[in-house]
Amino acid sequence: MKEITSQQQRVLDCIQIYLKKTGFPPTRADICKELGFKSPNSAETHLRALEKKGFISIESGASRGISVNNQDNSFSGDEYPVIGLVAAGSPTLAEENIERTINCPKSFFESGFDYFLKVRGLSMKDAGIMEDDLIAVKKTTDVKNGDIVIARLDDEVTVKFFNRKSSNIVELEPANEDFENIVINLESEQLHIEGKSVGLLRRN
Amino acid sequence: MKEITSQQQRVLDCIQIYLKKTGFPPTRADICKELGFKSPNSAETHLRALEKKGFISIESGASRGISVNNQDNSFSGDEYPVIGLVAAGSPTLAEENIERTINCPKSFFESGFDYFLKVRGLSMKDAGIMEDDLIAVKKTTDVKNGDIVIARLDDEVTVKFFNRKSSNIVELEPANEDFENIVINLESEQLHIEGKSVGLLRRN
DNA sequence: TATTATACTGTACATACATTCAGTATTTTT
DNA sequence: AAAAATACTGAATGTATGTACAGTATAATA
Repeated sequence: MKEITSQQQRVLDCIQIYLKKTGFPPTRADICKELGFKSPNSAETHLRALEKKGFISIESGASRGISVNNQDNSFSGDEYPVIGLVAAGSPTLAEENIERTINCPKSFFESGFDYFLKVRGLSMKDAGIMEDDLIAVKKTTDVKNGDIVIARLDDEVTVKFFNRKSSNIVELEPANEDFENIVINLESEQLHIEGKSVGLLRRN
Repeated sequence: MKEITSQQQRVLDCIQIYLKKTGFPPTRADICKELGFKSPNSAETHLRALEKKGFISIESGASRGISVNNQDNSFSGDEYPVIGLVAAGSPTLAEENIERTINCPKSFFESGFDYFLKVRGLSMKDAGIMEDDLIAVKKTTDVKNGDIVIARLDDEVTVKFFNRKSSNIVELEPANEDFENIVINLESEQLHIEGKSVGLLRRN
């Protein structure tokens, strides 16, 4: 598979977005409309280049006869956003924080989940959560002691073990002896539970 | 969603098979050819019936403008076996070792993979690999120093860091100070590399 | 320096395709 | 008993669409 140019990538993306939206591939004219080309031949030449480089196949003569040579023919699940652990705690699902999306079956993590959180730091390393791991997060405030929770304290988002000591005291416990427990008095401090971890994904 | 007739089901199946095979929907003529109809109107009327009943959508005027209204899109990935870390080292992919399968997109782990391996023990805990984690394994013998490999020594299957010391000496290194390096002299001992880790999946 | 790849606009045309109309026949619903 | 749905054949038509040809221009190779 040879190198793809940025314009060819745009065309390839366009095809896949169109496919996802409509269920069938675009025509040359559709691509032009989508990307602002004024001649169907613009799309045509890009398609031929993509074909030559092996990214797509074109069935000669057939209308919309484009198929993407993606070994991944499973546009099966749904797109889940990957969110960075943002220190400046704007709402966690704000668009500007979405790094990319991952296509993943809905039922992949047992209780369902809402997004992936990209881990920063090693504060949970003894729980097997390493830097750049993706935690599958289920949005909920219903958490039990021992759950790994995504919590927001002031404007800081953090991943820790949840431990309610009393009705007013909650401890957020790291899994790394180099880090300290965070003790929160709910009367004087605000604690937002964004959700809890229901799984983990690591890609080498 | 109303009841579907057997002929309409045949047409619906035909559309999905065609889609899977070619990547784009069939024309009326394609359906006729596939199912033995002699008039494109046979396909047309079935399509309109399927549309009316909600099974498909038809984009008016667009060629091949058929999309299947499939809310249950969970079975389009592939089934990957989950294999236990068997001490009695029969061939790793033997059927009796398959605990279950997981439906997962092919390209979920970047370089592709062949099966999931269920981890036993904590010998790789400092690499973030915990008990019962599922390692995505790519079958290959092409491993580099520092790769996490699945190796078979005699009849024992183990997961460790790979480190070739010299042409004859390989070290398998755990990521846990409670465990010892395994030093193998290839002249006197047999080492089988089953594959290497390309990712990890953990489900709480 | 010549050549190939990239990146377009613009026109033109044959055909691939959706779609309508006209029939025939059987079964199901009202 | 009438109306509507199912299940087809067969022919006709307009347009949606792939694709070739003719240009222009820039960047990357050889």
